[in-house]
Amino acid sequence: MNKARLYLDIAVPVPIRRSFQYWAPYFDARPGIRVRVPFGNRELIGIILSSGEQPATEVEKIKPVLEVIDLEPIFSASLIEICNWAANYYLHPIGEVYFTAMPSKLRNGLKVSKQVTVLTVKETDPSQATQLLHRAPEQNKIWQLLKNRSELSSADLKALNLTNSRIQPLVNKGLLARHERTPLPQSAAPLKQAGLDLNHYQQEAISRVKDQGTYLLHGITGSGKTEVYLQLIAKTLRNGQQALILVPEISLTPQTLERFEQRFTVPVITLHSGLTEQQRAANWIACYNGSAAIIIGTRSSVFAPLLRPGLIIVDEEHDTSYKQQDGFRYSARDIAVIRGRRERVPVVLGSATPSLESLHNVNLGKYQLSSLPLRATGAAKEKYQLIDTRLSNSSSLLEKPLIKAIGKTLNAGNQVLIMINRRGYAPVLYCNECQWIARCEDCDARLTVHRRQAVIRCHHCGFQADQPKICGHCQQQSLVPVGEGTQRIEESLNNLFPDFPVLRVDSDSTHSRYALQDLLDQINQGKPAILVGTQLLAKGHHFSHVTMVIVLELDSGLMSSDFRSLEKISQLIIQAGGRSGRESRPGRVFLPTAFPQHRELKQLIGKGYLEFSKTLLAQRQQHKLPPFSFHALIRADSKNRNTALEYLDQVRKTAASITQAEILGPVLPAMEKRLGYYRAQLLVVSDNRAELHRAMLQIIDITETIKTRSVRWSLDVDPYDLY
DNA sequence: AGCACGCCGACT
DNA sequence: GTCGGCGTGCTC
Repeated sequence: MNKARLYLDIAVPVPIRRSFQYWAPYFDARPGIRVRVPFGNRELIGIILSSGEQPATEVEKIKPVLEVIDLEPIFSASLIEICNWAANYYLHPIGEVYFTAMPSKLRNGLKVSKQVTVLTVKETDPSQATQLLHRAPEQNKIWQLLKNRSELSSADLKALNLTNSRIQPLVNKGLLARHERTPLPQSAAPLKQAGLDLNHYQQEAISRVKDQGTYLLHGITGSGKTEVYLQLIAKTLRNGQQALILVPEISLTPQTLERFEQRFTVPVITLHSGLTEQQRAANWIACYNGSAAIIIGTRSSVFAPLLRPGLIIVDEEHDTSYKQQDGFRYSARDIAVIRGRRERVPVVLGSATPSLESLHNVNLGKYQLSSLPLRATGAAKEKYQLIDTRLSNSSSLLEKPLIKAIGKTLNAGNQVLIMINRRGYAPVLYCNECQWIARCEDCDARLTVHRRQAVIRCHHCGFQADQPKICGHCQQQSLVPVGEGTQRIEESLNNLFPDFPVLRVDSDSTHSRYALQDLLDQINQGKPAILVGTQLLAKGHHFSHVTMVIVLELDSGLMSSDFRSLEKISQLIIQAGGRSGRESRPGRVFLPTAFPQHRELKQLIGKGYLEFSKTLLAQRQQHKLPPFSFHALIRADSKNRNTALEYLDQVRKTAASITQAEILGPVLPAMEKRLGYYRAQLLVVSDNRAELHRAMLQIIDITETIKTRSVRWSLDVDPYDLY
């Protein structure tokens, strides 16, 4: 036995639910250090999870570490605990968990340092400087600007709008030099701009937030939630700590960033998929070495490497984009709560329409609730009105009375917002002669007509074809687009109101990088216009010139078999309503529906979201649905019809005898075929978290004993969609 | 996930 | 005769 050997448990980025052992000569092998290791016949970068002197598997199998990449861990002890917790909770391969927690440059071995590079001004004889720069007026200008400063951080340079390429000539001439050093402690005076005056509710919400704990901030739109965040962050900064703010959408980061930079003197960075890999790595490092004080990011930033964590905020905590919908299916909101507990920092979950899960946690005493029931701007609350569509025989989603009201609103100089959760021109291409419908070959779905590009498209797999002129079945010229999507609504509105612009905001019209910002700018000019869009339009942006909102196609949400659909549709209604209204005039929200007597819907618009949510929670309790029970899903897919189903049937039979948890299914999802694969799923339910977890571990064991027969399977703990 | 190994169809 | 199709099995 070689005493000088250290045995390391390493997490490698492969879809295998365990770590692998390697040996290395003695060194300071702390968890969170990256190493390069041989794996099969290739080389991978892995993360040290633990080390010991005894091998945990046959020594002959253990290969040596090839290279130690880091001198010190790139993950703090608490972040390691959180990754380990997440791998266990979501039953996901640990290597993949660690690798979603870092930018790809780091996954590929980019070295990082806790030092920051600063620019120093060298002592120079003025005449010498003049001589060096007399033929470079641009450089001279920069020199005049910098020569009396002692040191400049990259944030200072950014503030002065100076790029590296403009600085480098001065470095080459020996006037400036680059240095490495540890970041300075954070400024004790972080405020650039004083905070706004707070109303009683805001003060109450702020004073409630203590050093630790989870706080649910229920604030109606315009109630000054962001101001509460800002003042909590100010407190965090004064303590010399960092604040992490999660937002649901990339499109929300620029405006949040702007607001924060106006308020604070400290460096603010963002982390999201819209950044280049270079920027992403740089911002991750700024977070890691503590030079960034405020970090704004989307889902995966819940794993940001905070050097001095002080506060975590999850804005719009009900938003479903916090739950990753493929691969490592984690909930960033839930991990944020766990992280706050581990890091001993407060977590603030904010929303105008909190999730039932969070409201339930308030009832259990796990979260503390604060409410901001007033519009801080003084604007009146929006009014909701159900429109009975049974009374009209209009073939269009836009009823006559609504069209009239739209005209009135526009002529009064205001804007109208129309929400419809359906992209494209028409959801169906139908043959009048033989009832044929254009379908996707790879998915169990209809093809959506996009008329401007004259194509039909599958919204599930991206398949696209030219819009056919004749029926694919009876060869007649009898194809008609049926139903209405954003584009068709846009078209009819253009015809109805030729004098007013119709601005369509959906993922098709905002594909290019600045398209969304351009549209938002145009909207905010405030000229009368009609805005047509999908959910995208209900997220975050406030449109102070909108005084009328219409939410179309509620009924498909009301009639859905998904037990969460009422929660989702009500959040959409309230969020859409919140986009409207201004000081002088409340927004009006019109809800066309064939179910104007719908009890919960009436309660929602009459008593408000919080009262309504109590009814929903009571229903969930009665039916033992989440959050009163816990779900986990096993999805399987296969190229052959039925094999996925048969496979899960076998899993269920074996599992049913050894677990206490209830196993439902296997069932076919609403869309049986997707991307060319036939799918099936098994739902595991228990009112006991530990029991559910145990059942899932047993099921994983079972899946490994059953011959795979070309079936792929995956797990989803706390699934949000049962489809 | 990769990558190798392994057993069946159309081609330099 | 081989080049290559993707089914299956393994990775410390």
